[in-house]
Amino acid sequence: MSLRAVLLITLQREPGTGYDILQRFKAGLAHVWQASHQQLYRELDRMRGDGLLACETLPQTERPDRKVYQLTEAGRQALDIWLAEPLSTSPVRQPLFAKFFAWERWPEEARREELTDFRKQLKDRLTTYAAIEREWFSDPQSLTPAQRAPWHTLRLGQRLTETWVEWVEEVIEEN
Amino acid sequence: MSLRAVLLITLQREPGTGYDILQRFKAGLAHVWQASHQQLYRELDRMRGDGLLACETLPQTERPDRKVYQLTEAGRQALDIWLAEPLSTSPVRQPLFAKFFAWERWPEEARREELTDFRKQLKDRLTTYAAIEREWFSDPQSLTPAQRAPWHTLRLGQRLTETWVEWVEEVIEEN
DNA sequence: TAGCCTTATGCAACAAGTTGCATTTGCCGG
DNA sequence: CCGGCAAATGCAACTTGTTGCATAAGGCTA
Repeated sequence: MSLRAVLLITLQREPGTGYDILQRFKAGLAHVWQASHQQLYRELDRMRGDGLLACETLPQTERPDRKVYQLTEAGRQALDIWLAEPLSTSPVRQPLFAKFFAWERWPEEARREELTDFRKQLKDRLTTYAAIEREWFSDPQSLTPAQRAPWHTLRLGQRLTETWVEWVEEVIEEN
Repeated sequence: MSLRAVLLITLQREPGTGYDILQRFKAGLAHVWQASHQQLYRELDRMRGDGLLACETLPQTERPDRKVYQLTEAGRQALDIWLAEPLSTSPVRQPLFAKFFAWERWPEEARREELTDFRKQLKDRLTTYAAIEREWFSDPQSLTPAQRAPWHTLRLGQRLTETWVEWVEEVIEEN
């Protein structure tokens, strides 16, 4: 249900096509939401069907048409409703932790490889975050509250990832 | 796909019924995996159908029968295969972060309430973790490596939650 | 003593997410 | 000049997860 809300928010900030949104998810929203293009296209179409979005088809010569979506009044209302009600807590799912509960059966070589590889993924994520911060929040002091809020989310993403890195390095060292 | 693996691991540690597993999820595995009873019963039945689990039905007087599951040889093999292959990264989904990207439309009162409520949930989680630690890992020094591994996961869960708490308190204070 | 919680299981319908495949053109590199 | 990638969309089948409901007995509490 939240994918819908995330789409309402991104399109409220700026109208765009499914493809546009995909790029935003990959770039500035990497720490907020990720979804496949199929999910986006299908959900956008449903939301149009439900009257939350209006769609303008821009024909392009020699390329598939661009379908630019933007919020309708009903879409804005749906967004306000979603914002006003508290989120339900999402269930915990940590498959990596599960492997730790089968420590004896987890082959040492696979273990080392997986953990060092995981550490690399975390480091890459930190690099991505740093790039986003440089591009969008180069001067945190001069941000308005509305700009400062997204910056907070990025900061938390960084801190959480740093915590993960510290932990995984301790575990690697100990084994 | 990981639910299966998590079930293989918990049942490998100790055979049990769907209900047993649900209790373990609520207690000692709260930071690892959560699932509804329907998911468990359905998945256990499928795994039996696939030959990964054997099931012994213990009739009880005046109560529904208990179905005790345990791994078959095929189940142990499936577990080893899963352990050996690296996990695929799971997509990021942070609906709370999304709200921060609609800061202006997020009513101040709802915002305050949601954030303080969230903070309370985090604190509760820390309490749960502390209880698990007392019960299962009261003396970390004397743990074998296989016992120490699950303890590591708990420690990370605690540190991540602490990071969340610090962050949410900063945000509350700033607004 | 009526009503809810716990034990213990399950079906059915639906919503959400994944995987595999398909289209069309232009551009860029080897 | 051939192959793959980027732009831009989509269908169909499948797996996972959620929601609502159902059963049936005993124990606890107001």
